[in-house]
Amino acid sequence: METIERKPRSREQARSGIIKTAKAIARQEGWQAVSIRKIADAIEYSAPIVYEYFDSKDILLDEIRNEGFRHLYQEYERILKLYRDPEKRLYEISLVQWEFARQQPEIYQVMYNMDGAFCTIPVYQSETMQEVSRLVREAIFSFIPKADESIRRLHFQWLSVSHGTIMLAMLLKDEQSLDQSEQIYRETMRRFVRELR
Amino acid sequence: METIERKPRSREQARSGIIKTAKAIARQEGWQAVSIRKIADAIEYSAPIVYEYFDSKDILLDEIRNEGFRHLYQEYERILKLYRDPEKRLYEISLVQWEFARQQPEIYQVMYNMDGAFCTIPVYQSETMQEVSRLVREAIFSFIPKADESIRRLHFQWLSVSHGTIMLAMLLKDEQSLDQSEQIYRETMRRFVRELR
DNA sequence: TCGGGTGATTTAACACCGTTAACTGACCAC
DNA sequence: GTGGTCAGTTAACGGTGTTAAATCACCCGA
Repeated sequence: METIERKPRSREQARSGIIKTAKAIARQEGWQAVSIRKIADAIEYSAPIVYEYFDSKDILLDEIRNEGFRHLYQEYERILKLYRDPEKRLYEISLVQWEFARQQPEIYQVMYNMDGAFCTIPVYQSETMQEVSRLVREAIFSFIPKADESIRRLHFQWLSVSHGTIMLAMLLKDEQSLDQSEQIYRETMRRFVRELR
Repeated sequence: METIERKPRSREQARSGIIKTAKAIARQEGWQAVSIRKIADAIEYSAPIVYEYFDSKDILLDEIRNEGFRHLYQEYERILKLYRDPEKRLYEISLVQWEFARQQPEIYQVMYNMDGAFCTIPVYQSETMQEVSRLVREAIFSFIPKADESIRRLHFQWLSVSHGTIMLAMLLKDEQSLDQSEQIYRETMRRFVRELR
């Protein structure tokens, strides 16, 4: 009878083991090197077992992507609780995104289909991404209470600048050190939030 | 004896045919669908023939990428000849980049490894990309004659904002129409160049 | 104890991929 | 005719995502 209780748990362990392994391979060898068979080898199973937990590689990538957005959501929420000043809020949220991209680049890559990571499921269909967007829009609204359309535009601009800088920093990291890029990023985002006033 | 003259020409034709076919497939089915065999079928040759012209798929992609940067270079040069006002120059250059991304998305995608396009050759090692960067930096310098390091930073910022917005517009094009995004892009770039004063 | 069923896991296969080696066949010079 | 060169082919290798079929251990009723 204990099997009934142990099975679901070990099933959850296997599932998270697959995700963990995929991320580990991606971190070390890049997303292009991540294959179902390689994951299966690492968790000491045969390839079809992976399909017991994820219907396709695409769905596995989507899951990791959503994990990333959930993480971002929690961090953003933390910031919003911590600070009341809207300018400070938006700036700190920006810094969180930088830190996240820097510390877990493989997740950030799959979130935005960068660096060989490619998930065919459209990112904007992700519920978690929508929720993150909503949170940031609220933060902007508490700054400048304008109509929805204006907030949408500002959010689009914020994400363009933030993600654009992060993406370019990752692309050129061998030419321009990440510390240098971070300096520019902080300056850029500081200016962005300042100009919202 | 005419073979000596015809061969190189038809060779050049075959070469450009491969590039043309690769772009056509990418445009219709996405870069993920571009395979050597599919290209070979389209030009009615067998797969190994492609390797007579390109040592690897990576090098083929790199070639298309460089073609894109050369095109951008010529367009930028045209703008620089056309206008003398530095602010106008930089703004028009930005618009050219938007137009290019919009009209030849498959080339833009491979230039920045977006949307399933993946070329392992680092983009910053491309001579043509460096030249485009140099040109834009000159345009910025003619605007604000500062030290090299400052110009580098400004160029990095310009590319972050410009490419960041373009990339996000392409990513969300089913959610937010490209016309809407273009409006925001123009406004963003206009503000960027204005703030350089 | 036997047989049957069940569920987890594996092997085998399919159709594709990039890439390379070996082969074919046509032409041209001697 | 024979040898050589060159364009182009087929065949193969090891890899990919994915699925169907086979295996194998286990438990349960007869």
